[in-house]
Amino acid sequence: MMKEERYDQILAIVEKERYVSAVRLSQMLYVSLPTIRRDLAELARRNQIIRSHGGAKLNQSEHVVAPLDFRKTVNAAQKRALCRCAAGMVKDFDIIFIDASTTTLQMADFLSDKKGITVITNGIPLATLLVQKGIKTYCTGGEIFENSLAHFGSFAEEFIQRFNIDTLFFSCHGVNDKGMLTDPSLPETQIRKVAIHQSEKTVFLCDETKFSLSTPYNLVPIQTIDHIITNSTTVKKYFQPKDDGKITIV
Amino acid sequence: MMKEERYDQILAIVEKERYVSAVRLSQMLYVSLPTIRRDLAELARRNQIIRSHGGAKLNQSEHVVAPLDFRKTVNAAQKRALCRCAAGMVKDFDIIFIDASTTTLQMADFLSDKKGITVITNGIPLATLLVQKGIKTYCTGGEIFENSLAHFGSFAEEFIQRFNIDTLFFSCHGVNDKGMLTDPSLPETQIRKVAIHQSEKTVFLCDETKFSLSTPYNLVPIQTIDHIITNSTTVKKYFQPKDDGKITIV
DNA sequence: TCTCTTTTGCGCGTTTTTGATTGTTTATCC
DNA sequence: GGATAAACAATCAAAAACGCGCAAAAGAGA
Repeated sequence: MMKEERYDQILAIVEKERYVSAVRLSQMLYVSLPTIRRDLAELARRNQIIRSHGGAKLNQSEHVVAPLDFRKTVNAAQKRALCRCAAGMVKDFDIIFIDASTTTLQMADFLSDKKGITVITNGIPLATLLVQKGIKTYCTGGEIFENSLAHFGSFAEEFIQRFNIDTLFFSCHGVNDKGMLTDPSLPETQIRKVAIHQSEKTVFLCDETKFSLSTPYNLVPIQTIDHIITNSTTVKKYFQPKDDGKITIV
Repeated sequence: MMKEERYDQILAIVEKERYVSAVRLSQMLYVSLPTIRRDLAELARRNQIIRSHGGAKLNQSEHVVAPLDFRKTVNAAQKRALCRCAAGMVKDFDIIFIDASTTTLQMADFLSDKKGITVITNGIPLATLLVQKGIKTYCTGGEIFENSLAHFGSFAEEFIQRFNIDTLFFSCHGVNDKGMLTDPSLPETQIRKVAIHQSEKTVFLCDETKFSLSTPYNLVPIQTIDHIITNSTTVKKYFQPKDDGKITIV
């Protein structure tokens, strides 16, 4: 019997039974255990099966897991507080945009009680969470980036331009010493610029780690934001609005 | 039984019962308590369960589980075979569209070895899987429907119209006795019609349960499809092409 | 047929897994 | 709060599975 032919038979068996031991394969195919082991090693190298001690199992993609699991993000607890505060600003029947970031992700947990709201986002994990909570959700579409599972680029920007957004909730990578919001990539700043432009009101969620952090691309000056939600009084070094209502420190 | 297999069984039991004791697991799986404890410790380390004194409980919030988990879909094994066959038709550097359905979902598992392909889809679970496998993926965008976690509607249709698609892989809800492909909702038929229109070649994946099943909305007659992949010879009752190469029975 | 290459099977030391045992910690009941 | 029972972590030995080197066998090409 040819090697590849045996590979196919092994795959067929694994497909059918989901799990199969090396010993059993050896008996079924009338070849020695070392041979089966070599076969399994090769098939695992090709990602066609998953090797496990004693045999092999079907390489079937598991549940769709959102890699942006917020419990693994830094400062998850603080970010959660910011999100709760932000969600409190949403009114029934609002049309809001929430951008794709670990900072805003947890807003999904605090929007269930709003009536008739529409959420637009470019973040797939967030969109999935929202939908599962029964919230009317639009996702921008476009190319998907692996790191963030988010949409960026011209199509996503065009998509946003079709909406008149009541309130934008967003974050960014850093706020530099000049009080400029910055991001590490151009597509990220672009989509946020568009979202800001389409929004009646802009709310910036900023945990303490972002202050005094500069990344290559400028978004907008912090003064131009309508409302800032932060957990650090450091914000006052960067911006002292005349209207104290513009800043919420949680 | 192998370790990984036991892990999966434990997870299945925990998912079903929400809480299980270590003793009970030990009895159910015919292994000793220390082994079960080691298993639970490992699964807890992977964040797949929450360990508690005496047993383990379901970890609900940890991962965003797409409702379309194909391990729970009917005919998952047959659909998998169809998907493997379909993936075999994809060439390097192709631009393909895969529609949102449980039938086509598993194609994600068989596209890793293709070079430079681009996949467009309206299904979020599929898109997520593809991205995680490193495949260049575009998702259509638009409103998201909770049942299927898929995009339908005019936004999604417009998005598709921007692409010249080499091959479309799709399914539908049923094939009625007149050989007409049918779907239970208008948005579903609409988006498929657009996808068909934009595609050079159309491939229809059809497991045996779909034959002789009529739902309200007509898509297209089965004769107009370029290639049909099915696991049932029943297809010949509905369509006998002159060119036998048009049908693949797996 | 001969030679070279690939594939296979075997022996053996190593690693992994498992179940039993021990003493310790935790929960429960009064 | 103290006694009892359950659950636990740690350790150890046996069994199973493993990887590696090497030689035999099988194929392919001249």
